[in-house]
Amino acid sequence: MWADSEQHELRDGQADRPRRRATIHDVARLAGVSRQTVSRAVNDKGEIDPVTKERVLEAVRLLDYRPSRFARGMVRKGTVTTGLVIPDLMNPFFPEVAAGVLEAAEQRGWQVVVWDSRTDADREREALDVFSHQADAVIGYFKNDDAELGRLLGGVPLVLLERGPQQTRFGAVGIDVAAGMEQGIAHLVAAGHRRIGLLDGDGLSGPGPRRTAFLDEVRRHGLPVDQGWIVLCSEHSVAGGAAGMSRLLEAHPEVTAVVGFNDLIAIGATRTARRHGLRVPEDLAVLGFDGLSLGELVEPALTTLHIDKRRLGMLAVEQVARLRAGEAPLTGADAWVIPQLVVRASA
Amino acid sequence: MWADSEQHELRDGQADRPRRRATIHDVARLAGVSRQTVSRAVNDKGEIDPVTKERVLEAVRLLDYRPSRFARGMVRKGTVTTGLVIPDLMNPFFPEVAAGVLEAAEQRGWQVVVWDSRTDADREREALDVFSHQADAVIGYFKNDDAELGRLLGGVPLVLLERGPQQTRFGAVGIDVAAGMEQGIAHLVAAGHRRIGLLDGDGLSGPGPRRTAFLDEVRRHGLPVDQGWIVLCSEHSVAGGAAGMSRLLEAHPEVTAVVGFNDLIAIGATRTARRHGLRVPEDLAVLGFDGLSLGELVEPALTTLHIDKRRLGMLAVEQVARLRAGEAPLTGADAWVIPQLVVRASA
DNA sequence: AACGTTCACGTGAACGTTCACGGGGACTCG
DNA sequence: CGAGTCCCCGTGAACGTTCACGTGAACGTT
Repeated sequence: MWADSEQHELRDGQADRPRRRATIHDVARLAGVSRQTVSRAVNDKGEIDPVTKERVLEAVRLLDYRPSRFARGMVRKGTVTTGLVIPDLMNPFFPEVAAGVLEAAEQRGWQVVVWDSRTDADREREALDVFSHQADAVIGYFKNDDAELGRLLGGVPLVLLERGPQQTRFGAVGIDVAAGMEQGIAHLVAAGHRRIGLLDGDGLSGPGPRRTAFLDEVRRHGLPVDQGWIVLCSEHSVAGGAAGMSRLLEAHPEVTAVVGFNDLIAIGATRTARRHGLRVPEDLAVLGFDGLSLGELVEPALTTLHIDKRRLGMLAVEQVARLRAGEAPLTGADAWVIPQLVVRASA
Repeated sequence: MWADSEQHELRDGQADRPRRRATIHDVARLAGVSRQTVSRAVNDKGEIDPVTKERVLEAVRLLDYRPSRFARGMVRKGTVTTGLVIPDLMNPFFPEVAAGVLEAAEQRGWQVVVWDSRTDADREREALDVFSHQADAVIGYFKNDDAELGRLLGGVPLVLLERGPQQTRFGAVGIDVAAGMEQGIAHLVAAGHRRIGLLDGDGLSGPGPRRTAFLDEVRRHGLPVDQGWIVLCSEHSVAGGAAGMSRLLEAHPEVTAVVGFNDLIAIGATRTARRHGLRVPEDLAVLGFDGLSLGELVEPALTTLHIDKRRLGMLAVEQVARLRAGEAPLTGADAWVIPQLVVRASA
């Protein structure tokens, strides 16, 4: 009967390494059954004789058969894959956002492909180019403008992280920076500070919400404003913050408090200040903006505006879900995370 | 001619939200061309009149058409997807490993689907179950034993992180813990320590390489050994280390140095020790095992055995590549990362 | 003996692309 | 005017699964 053919296939299978992956058909031939029966065996469906099943499974093992996820995806829908673009995996902020995305995605049975853009616009574009073909939706941080984004991934739903919902034609999930800054500046003012500096991020795409919110609040409290008190940190890292603080200290030693673009920058600032002989917070108060758990480990523990990063990620997934369902995306407070002031020791 | 049909399709397309995603065929009909021409337009191939192309693209926009990645994957091979299973995204160690994996994968044009197992065996199994269908290979940390792993993902290449290459029948990439521990203990001994404790991880799957290496080295130096000096930290975190240190201090205040399972645990230990009034390193030396950049931020800066986490991840991808090519996986030193002692302030 | 049921399995079709061809029209050149 | 060339476009096939059926055998029921 099919014994011949099996023998042949057997030899064939182990002779040279298979240049083409075995298909369900190969297995069927080797086991002497039909495709459907093979399918039943590998998918643990019913309607199959245990003996036959074992024989099929043996053939599967022999040929190292694995069903093609493409062919499978073609016929039974449902596998959703979303791309996640992160600017810097070394900054603890982003893994936590990612954790939120992963958790929410898993609950829906979605998969998440992660891409580290390292804050490089070209690498962003690469990611988008790939995802436009391979993903059902994209979540991420982007420096490229809307037009470019739209052009690159034409049609694929996109949810932007940390951009005001108004600023973009895609879905967005953001941080209510203004609300955060309000708490932060109020705290500093209450402590008697009047000359407050800002260690801002790279001002590549204009002032950015942190700076505007900072200026708003400072003005609202009737404090003096000096453009020299705002220094840009090209790197959003401890080193970047340290460098920024050096420049600030040199040019404007009169500031008595600084708020950092993020916790890493604030920590870098603290270290530089101390190295310059300043006591924190007595001589210089430092306020972070992130709420990294790392902040409670440093000396002095960092006072900061804590952001629920996990929630941020989960909200983004929810936005994607709405986009995909054709519903209107969340807006306003529903799509925002509000920072909470956490008072520790540095301010 | 096709004007009718276009009108119809037009109305049809925007009337109610499409319950079934538009296919290349729909676009072809609407644009009045063949599938192939649509394909040419979407994929920027040549052999198409610019005018026709624009018309097709317009139809694409109208119907919100996006090519099915499954159908595409069927016909043109090459998209490789590997799964990455990480136990804890909140521990800075793992994002860095992930960064290495991502970088190496990107160079090969592979995609990486990330899964956070949160050190839960059940969640590991879920991941494996999904990946066995959806991935071409898997990299990750696993508590499940080989038999279970093999059963779950039957046939999919697997590369284990941080298991000795001998301990498993899959590919593996590891850390030369013995070499690291040798440097670490030597350093402590040179500083005059004789009663050294170990804040080990959870001893779920037996002693683990760190403990064995620790005991080996301690014995080799002829130091006294007390089982009470080894305490288990169920959580591999700062909190876990703090708790472990509390127990150690209470029962065995005679130890003058401890080495932590990882940096987080070591940092937790340091904090507890200081809270108990001990000076670090004068009264108690603390040695970490990881080399997190966070270690230089804490007070006192953590002396640690630095692991090249990024390289670890990249090696894992290389292993996958070999497995897929049918080559023999790397073994021995080629598949190991050797820790480097970084002396800072805590020991 | 006729009929329904269950079990184990096979057959054609469909999923949505791209690839390898093939063909017709316009234009050029001898 | 015929032949050659280029440009643009369409047709059948193939990719590897699963789904919805259909079929025949064995077994029981009336």
